[in-house]
Amino acid sequence: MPEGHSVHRIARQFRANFVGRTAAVSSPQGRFAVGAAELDGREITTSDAIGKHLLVGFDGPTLHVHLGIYGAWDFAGAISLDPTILAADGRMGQTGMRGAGTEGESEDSIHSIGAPRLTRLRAGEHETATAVTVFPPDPIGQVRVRILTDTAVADLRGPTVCEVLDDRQVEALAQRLGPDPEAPTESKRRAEERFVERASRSNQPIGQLLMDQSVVAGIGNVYRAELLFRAAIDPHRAGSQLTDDELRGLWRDWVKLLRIGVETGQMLTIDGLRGARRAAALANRADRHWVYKREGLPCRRCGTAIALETMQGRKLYWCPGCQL
DNA sequence: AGTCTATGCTCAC
DNA sequence: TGAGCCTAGACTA
Repeated sequence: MPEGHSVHRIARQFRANFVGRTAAVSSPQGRFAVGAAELDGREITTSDAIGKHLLVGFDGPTLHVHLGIYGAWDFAGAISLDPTILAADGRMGQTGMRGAGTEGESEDSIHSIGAPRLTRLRAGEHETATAVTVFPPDPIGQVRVRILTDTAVADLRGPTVCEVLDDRQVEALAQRLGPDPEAPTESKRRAEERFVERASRSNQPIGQLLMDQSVVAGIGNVYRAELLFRAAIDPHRAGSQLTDDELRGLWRDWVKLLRIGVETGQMLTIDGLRGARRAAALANRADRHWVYKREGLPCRRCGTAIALETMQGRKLYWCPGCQL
């Protein structure tokens, strides 16, 4: 479900509603019973994301979570629905506040009504908020970890990684990850230099390098395809064959798209969509991107059929007409 | 109702 | 290289 932008939003949600509070930590599913016991009863002190990795500090030990392809967090209780945490484009109004006494509110009611008393928020690309009547609500599905405070609860399902790390291990993780412009420790200028340095001395194709989390942390299959199209760069060209300007251009476009993703909660990779086109893009994935999931369809820019191939076991979408 | 697929990574072989 | 994770939306019937 998530590329880097979603994980940063989840880290924000933990900062808003969990940091500074003491948590009861359990593993309703049982698979994380030992780890949960290590964290149980501690105060949550920090919440950060590096790339797609979430790091929640428990006053000593750190919970490390990677959602993989379909992991998800559910938040419930008196949780923040601040517009800087939730999307401000009206999605929430639709599914959202129904049942919370806001029927008939306009789409942007999220700004004016504030949080309902009790809310369940499903994080991810399609964030939805619904009212809950009981706190804490029963876990839904196979909940690996439940983090419960007096007022809020977070449930984790289906992660690829869920483990407790000490400071040394957190440091090792940060070391093996490439730069992330939204990570707290990252100097913006240094991040760009690290990316350019690393990519420019690799003979691997740039389409592969952008997915390599040690080259740049947080890019996934959608952003990879869209960034390369926007830059009109053939995914097969080696990093070492790209000019300095091309690499810096890719990095700066990533910084921009990531910021948009963190603020809106969606991967909007076509700039400047307004009105009906924007609504269509929000409704249909096929209308949202330049090349992602558009194989066989005519390129929006040149009309050439969008190509699909496998690169390192992942689907690569690109335009043979535009990307040279 | 059932089938397919997925924005990702880890581990076994 | 392929299975597992074991969710959930999109799609088919």
